[in-house]
Amino acid sequence: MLGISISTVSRALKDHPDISDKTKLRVRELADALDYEPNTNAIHLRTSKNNLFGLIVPSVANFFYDSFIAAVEEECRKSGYTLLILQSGDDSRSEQDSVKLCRQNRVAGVFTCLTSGNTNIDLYKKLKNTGVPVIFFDKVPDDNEEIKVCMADAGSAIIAAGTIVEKNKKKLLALFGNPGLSITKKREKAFLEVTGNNLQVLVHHVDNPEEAKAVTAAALQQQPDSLFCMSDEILTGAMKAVLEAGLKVPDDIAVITISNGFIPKLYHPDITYVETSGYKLGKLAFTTMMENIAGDQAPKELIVESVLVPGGSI
Amino acid sequence: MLGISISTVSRALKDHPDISDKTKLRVRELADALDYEPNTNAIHLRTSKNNLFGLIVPSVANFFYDSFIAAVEEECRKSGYTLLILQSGDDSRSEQDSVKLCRQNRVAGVFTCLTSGNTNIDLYKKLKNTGVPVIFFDKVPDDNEEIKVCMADAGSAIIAAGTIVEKNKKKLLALFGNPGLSITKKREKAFLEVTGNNLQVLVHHVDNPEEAKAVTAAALQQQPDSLFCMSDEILTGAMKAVLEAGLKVPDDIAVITISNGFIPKLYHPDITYVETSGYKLGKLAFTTMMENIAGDQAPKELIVESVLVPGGSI
DNA sequence: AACAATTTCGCAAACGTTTGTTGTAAAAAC
DNA sequence: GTTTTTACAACAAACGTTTGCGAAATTGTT
Repeated sequence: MLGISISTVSRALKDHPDISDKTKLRVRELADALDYEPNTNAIHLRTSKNNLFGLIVPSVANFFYDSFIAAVEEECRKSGYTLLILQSGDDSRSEQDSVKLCRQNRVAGVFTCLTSGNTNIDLYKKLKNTGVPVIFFDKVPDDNEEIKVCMADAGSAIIAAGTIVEKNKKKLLALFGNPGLSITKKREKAFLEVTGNNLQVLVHHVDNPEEAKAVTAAALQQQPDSLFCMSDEILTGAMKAVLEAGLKVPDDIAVITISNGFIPKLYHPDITYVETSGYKLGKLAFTTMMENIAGDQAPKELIVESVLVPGGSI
Repeated sequence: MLGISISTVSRALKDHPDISDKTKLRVRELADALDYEPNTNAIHLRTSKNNLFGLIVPSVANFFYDSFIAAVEEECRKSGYTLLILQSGDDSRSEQDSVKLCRQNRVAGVFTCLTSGNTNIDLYKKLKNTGVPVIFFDKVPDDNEEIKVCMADAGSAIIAAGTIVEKNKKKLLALFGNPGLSITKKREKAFLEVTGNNLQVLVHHVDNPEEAKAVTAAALQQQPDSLFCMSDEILTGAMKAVLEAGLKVPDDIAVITISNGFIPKLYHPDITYVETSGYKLGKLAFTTMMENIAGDQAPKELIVESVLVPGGSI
């Protein structure tokens, strides 16, 4: 339309010094008038650089992950990246599909949280081998060749256990998540080291709120004086059982959990929790990704420290 | 590597009848061995068809939107579409950026929820004019040339009010959200029409859970026999006050709310709620999108009807 | 054995960009 | 007046696919 070549237009649009101001102006005006937007597909194809990150998460509808996602998305926007958010539905098949989608879209990097039972990270290793950095978050593999950002799994468990010991509790019902996950192992190990011989601990593993509720209901028969939950998900199930049993918190049973903070504040009294912030973790994950892209590809495990947020439940 | 041309490989991979079974097999085996994944950028560029939808939402960290997103993402996956999820942060500048991103990525369609103050939908109209369908959800424009999917705002209020009247309650504390929002107006108007002269209603407007708690605590002095909350956010605050006051639900006070369903089930007994399902709305939005793409581009406003989900709180 | 029909595949253009190289004026230097 | 520089812009190749068309190889028909 302007009687000039495509390459001149391209350069004009990106303020290349070869192009005269007069031409640049004409080009910009017409581009505006036509509502021109560059085709990112073509750009990525041509430059083989994709400012797109993939994020794989069990579900966006989750109190922890949604804040993680919000944080990452925010940072991506600031840095000119786009985020492809994929749900694995906590199903390893979908997780694989998601990884495939990431590869098909030639993402510049992947944030991923393993599905519950999954210990097979070959797909991710392949990604890494093709030069695509993978940042594992929250549910990370045991493998120590990877880059991982986590909440202070051991640390938060230690704080929680310490609090229970300090309060001189004698019989604790402790609910952990899927025993296959490293997060579970770490929390459990650290937790039990602190409780040690100080008190009797009834350990159970549960996979979802329903199971947590059922297990708790059964375990309450043994009249524990305290309850620890490894996550919000577990807490909601366990509390349901506690409330149904008509127990008073903290007099009949003390409660402490590890949480993002939203759920514990819904109850009365507020449940005391060790804070694990999805938002903070998201920020950390992003900066780690950027460092990786900038060249630092050493395997590492970064930890967001936890703090105890006292409620009235213990 | 196989001594055959690129076009033959392309055809073999998609089971084109021109290609012999023998060749297809060889191609597939090598593709597998090499972990070949087609480059979607190239495909979209070549075919000028993009199986990508954009979704613009104030925040993914939200009880309602997260389930909406989950639903849409799920359906997209089933239909071979990919979802680009963008957060507007309830800021119209970010909203515009998000629309731009959608255009740059040549999305096949956009789902959007307007930011709070926004009444300017020119950008969306432009999108529509370039053949990209736009489905508005939840916070939709007044404009009636658009395609909109919404919850039954009035309908859910009517059901809640009807339930309270039916239970023969006499003094109701009713908490609504920001009176400036159209959703609040619609719900309040419909609600009060149903309650009418049947009972005394103490109406309050609150903007956040803290305010809901404070207002409820004060209003409990007047000993209402029932409590209605317009949203989960309000419910969490109000329930806090109820629990702190040591009231028994439903004996001391009956409770009913409008909700997505997650929060009400945390309490004991379960809070009775009128369901406004982000999940259902997401499914509806998706099918509407697909219909639109299939050719039906008539403006319309679709409503997801609400249903009463009985808990034990009234 | 000659021809037609069929099967199988390669060639080349195109999608919308970017970018190294080359071309051509006009301006500057000699 | 000739050469050199400068400023601007065009050419062409490339990214990884898809696909219409044509060509070669194979098979079938008389």
